[in-house]
Amino acid sequence: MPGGRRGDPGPCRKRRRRGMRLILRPSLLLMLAEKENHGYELYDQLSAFGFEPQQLDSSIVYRDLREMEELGLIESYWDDDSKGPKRRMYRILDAGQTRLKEWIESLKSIKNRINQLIKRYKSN
Amino acid sequence: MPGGRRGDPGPCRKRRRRGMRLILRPSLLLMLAEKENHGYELYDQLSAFGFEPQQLDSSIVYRDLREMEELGLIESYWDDDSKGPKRRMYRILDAGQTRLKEWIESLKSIKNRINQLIKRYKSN
DNA sequence: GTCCTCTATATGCGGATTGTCAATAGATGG
DNA sequence: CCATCTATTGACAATCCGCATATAGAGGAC
Repeated sequence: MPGGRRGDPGPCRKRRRRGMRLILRPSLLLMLAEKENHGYELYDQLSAFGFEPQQLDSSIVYRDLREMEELGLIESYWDDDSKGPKRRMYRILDAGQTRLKEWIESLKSIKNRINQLIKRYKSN
Repeated sequence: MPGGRRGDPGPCRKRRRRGMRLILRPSLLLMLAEKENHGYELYDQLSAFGFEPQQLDSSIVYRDLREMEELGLIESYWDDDSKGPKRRMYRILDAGQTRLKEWIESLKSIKNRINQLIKRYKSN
């Protein structure tokens, strides 16, 4: 199976989504701000943010986590006590909290711009 | 000067902005729904949608217009009556009106997702 | 035991999209 | 005729995303 998960692989291709990371990264960071976690479960819980597994490959999640680690926003360690394969657990760092705040502010401004656009559209 | 416009060229690099296309294309299409226009002026008027010239290269605008034309959303013709260099005027087509409506709906759902995220962030 | 499935992470490829910058060219003003 | 403003286009590099694939431990079926 591709990077995706359980369920029939089927011939349904994932559509290419533009600018997903705009919401994806803040979502991941927010989840890590709430509690430390590993990639597989974070991927699972992304549905709470409107990401359906069928339209998001898990490899993107793992890659983003590694990238955020390189940026010093989060750090990781191996959890060997858990069952099954080892898990790479992530926890947020101070720099991550700061960045999360910035991203939220940025999203607010995007939201406002979208609102303006919708308003202007409605007024024909 | 690069794709940018008037004002000192200066050594100030444009900052990389992510996911701006998400709003850019609907903005352009909405402006064309209001009145036919050419790229240079559309670029100018993007400030009304929160795009500052310093953070958006005009070449992106031209490229998006060509792309929307290839998709059959808009059409173009040369305006030779105007002063200065010839202008490629764009007008929206029916398919463009339809697509604009879809894009607006899509933006609404993105807005909702952003709202959810912000709400979850606030509740610590 | 052997096979299959589920959990869990990682990496490489290739095409699509994006950002930056340079080139072109007519018009205008000194 | 030289600099500047208007207006558009193309080239190149970097990034992004979907897909395929590799690895590997644990548990159940038989």
